[in-house]
Amino acid sequence: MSLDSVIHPPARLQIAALLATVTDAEFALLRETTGVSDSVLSKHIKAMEEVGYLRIRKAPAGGKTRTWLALTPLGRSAFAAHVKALQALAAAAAAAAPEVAKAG
Amino acid sequence: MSLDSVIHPPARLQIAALLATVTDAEFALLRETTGVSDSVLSKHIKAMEEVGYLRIRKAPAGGKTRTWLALTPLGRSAFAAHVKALQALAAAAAAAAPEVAKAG
DNA sequence: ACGGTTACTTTCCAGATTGGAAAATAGCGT
DNA sequence: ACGCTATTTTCCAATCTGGAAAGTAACCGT
Repeated sequence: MSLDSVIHPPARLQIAALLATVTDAEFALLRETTGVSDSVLSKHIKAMEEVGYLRIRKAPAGGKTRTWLALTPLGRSAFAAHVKALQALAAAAAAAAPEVAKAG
Repeated sequence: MSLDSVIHPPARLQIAALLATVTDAEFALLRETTGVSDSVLSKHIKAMEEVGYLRIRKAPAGGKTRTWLALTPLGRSAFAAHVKALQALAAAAAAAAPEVAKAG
């Protein structure tokens, strides 16, 4: 098992999951989705950017400069690997206790 | 989404996943599986016991008193719910980016 | 019964995280 | 240049995780 500590924290998991579904998303959308403050979101995306998992791009939108976030290919595979590791854990549990898979 | 903070930390996730596959397990097995020190494992299981997720039982084995850990029904459902929440995240991502489901 | 040993448990402590508030900065329209 | 909006950084408190080491408990051999 290899859970990725950069992705594992709940807020990061939500960020990665959301970004995995789109090409990119606005800072505000992520902030609302994760429910964290702007300063906290800023720090999370910075942390993910520093390891090369996401790209922070500034682009004008509605007259204002908005920040767009997108997972990098590396970020996508890291998230994929993380999910795979989580599924492996869940699968083992499900194999032995079927009700776990259905959520008891 | 409702990730359970008592279960989410990597070590706890491993503990829960392992215990979900059996009726109970020995302290030593869990310590080896998780790779943490005895003091740390002791603290994790205590934390999980305090919220009612697992039961700590002492019983003689091989002449020595060993500690056996088992998930309670509550612990099993909490783990199940947690896994379900994680799968929901992964599923959303997989729906939009198929390669994520296969692990890129 | 006493001492050593095994098996945890608790205490002590350091370091890393996470989070929010507030101050600082950046880009734009006016 | 000024004000407003959108982040970003700084400051700080709280919580967490982890290991080492001391403490406790039960059992074996003598």
